[in-house]
Amino acid sequence: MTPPRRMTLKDLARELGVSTATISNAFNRPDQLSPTLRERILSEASRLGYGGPDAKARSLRTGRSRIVAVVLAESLTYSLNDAVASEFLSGVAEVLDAHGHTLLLLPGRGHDSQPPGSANIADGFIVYGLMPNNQLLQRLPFQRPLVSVDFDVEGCPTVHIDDTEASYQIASHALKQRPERPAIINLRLTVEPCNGRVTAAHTMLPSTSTISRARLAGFYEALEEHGITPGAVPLWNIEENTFEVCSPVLAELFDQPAHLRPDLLLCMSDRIALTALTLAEQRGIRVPEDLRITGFDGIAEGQYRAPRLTTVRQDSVGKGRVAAQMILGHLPAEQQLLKTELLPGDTCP
Amino acid sequence: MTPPRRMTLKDLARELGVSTATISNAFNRPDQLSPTLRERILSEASRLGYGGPDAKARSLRTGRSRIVAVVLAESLTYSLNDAVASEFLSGVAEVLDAHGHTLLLLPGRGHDSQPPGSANIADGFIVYGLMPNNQLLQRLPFQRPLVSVDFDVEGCPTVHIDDTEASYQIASHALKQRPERPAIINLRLTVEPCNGRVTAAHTMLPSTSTISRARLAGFYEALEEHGITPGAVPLWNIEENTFEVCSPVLAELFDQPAHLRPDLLLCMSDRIALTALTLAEQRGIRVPEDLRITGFDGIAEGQYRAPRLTTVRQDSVGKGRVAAQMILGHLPAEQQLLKTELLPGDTCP
DNA sequence: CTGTTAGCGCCTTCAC
DNA sequence: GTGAAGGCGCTAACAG
Repeated sequence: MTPPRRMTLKDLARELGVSTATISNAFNRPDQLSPTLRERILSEASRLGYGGPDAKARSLRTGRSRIVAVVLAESLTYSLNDAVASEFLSGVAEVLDAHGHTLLLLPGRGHDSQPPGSANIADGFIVYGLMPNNQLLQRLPFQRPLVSVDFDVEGCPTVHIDDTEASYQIASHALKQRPERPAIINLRLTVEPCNGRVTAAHTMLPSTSTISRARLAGFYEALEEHGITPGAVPLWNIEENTFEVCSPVLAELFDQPAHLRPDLLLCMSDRIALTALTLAEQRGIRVPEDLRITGFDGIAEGQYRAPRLTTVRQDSVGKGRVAAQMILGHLPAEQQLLKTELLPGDTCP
Repeated sequence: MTPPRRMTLKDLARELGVSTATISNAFNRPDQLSPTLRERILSEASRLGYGGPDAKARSLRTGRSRIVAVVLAESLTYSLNDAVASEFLSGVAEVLDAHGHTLLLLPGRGHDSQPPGSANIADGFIVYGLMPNNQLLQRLPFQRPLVSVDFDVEGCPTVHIDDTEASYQIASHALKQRPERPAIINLRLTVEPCNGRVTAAHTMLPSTSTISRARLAGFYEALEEHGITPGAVPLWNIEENTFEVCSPVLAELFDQPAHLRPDLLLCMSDRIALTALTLAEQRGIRVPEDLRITGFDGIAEGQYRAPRLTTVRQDSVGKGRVAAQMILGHLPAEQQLLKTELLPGDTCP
């Protein structure tokens, strides 16, 4: 009863009466041996159940694994259910796949936790939406290619959009028709977790810790241009970009006395905007007549529905593609700024 | 100019004047050395920039990588944008993550292509929605744990739902109110790719190649029970579960003369049903008054909108959890059948 | 508790 | 074109 050990390259060499180097060449360097011999080796290999060189040993020997890791800001559970993150991943996957690389997913959740040991098997890292002060960042292997997305890491290539400019665009569009009571719904704006109205008791995170600050700056710029004092616009905040978390916050907002209820919602994500839209529909609030709503991201769900969401599109798939190409060295490792596009829909004509 | 080689365990051992085994123990077996020594080693390690044992070498030595691969039926690009697949993945990720494992994503697209070499680094494989006749299946490393999801592989543990039963449930619900002109929208039902009406010229795939056969069987059973001849119900088919592909097919269906237009659509996915709903809304067709629609899956997008989709929920996240637990050996490696749940919504009361 | 040693499976010079 | 040998970085026996 020999334990059914996996066949190795050496076993196969002995079996065929050739040297191990020849087998290795048959798999890795076709030009180093006769086509006939190569053919024989390959067919015998598959007949005997040898599935090719072991990835663990090969990567130890060569130093490369053909695996690229994507570190996600949140838990994998959250990220995989978020349309923006999913699109980003699909862009990454598309490029990696086309070049015979595979994708390892790492959660960025535990701020103090270190990445799992298996992480350092990757040839390179794409870090998505993690803020630079995150502990995790320090723990990633030194001296291996790293591309950051949506935020800057000193000395690292980055791909991102101009959040302030994009927010300015959408807000400018929305403000063409002057609102009575605009409101802004932020995403993770405050130091203290806050699902609801932002008050004087809250401290805002610095712009190195949240993308919302840059977006807010764009909104404020547009408000001022339209003669509205930003400080007078109520801020609301949401901690997690999911229907479940958004829903009660927006319900609270909608359930204010009618004379306080906003007639324009500038939302920092399409998810927030879509949740607002659903809740408004349920309450019989007419969109856009009684309430205008804008989003941010341009996810499919907002565009393939009626009424269509007015928003500003960022090319998440494109971001993923660019990041992957940078990691693979197909694109220069520099700052890449992707453009955004205003999508005028039905919710804020 | 010494090239800045990554520091190894051996280097660190020399640096600290202890043996390599001690360093290894400091990282892997705290009980094998004094806490003080361990503390010193760990702090010196991080000071000198040693990030812990190299995953490639470790996995070669131990034979385990703590990486689990998920093989997806479609391209990663598609799968990551599909709500059902994403939810499944998030279930898998949740469990793996909780046990210090990481997730490697493999595309199942190329039917004749082999998995990338880096695939065999995984400790186990979860194969999602790939049909058993797929070539790829043969190429996966032998003798490593494999769990299949949504289809059966001889001799492999599986997690799935009862598609026929679930379809029977939803169709029975829909048929309580007798339709004049029901229609069924399938997903990858035919041998010949078909986006449109299924005709006599088409051959249906066998039930070993598509889940649609099992679902169709459930629909037919319910139809017969309600005195409707299944053969008289028009079949339509869609090749890819995306808005872009569904949309023109449903447009064709809606644009038939009014007296031919269906008043009940039994759809094989929520994506199809939601696309139908959007298109109906755009055409001013009232749902459910003029047209009733049912889906399949129970994705969030269909439940967090108005009108709410009538559908049957399968617990995709749960599937992922169970599959991951089976791979990790926390659940017996057997056939697992998950239950489904009728979700009566507004689109087919 | 600590050190020595022998590979894990492969790739790659180098000599033939 | 082919074969022999060293070592990638680590861990698990075992010996002290």
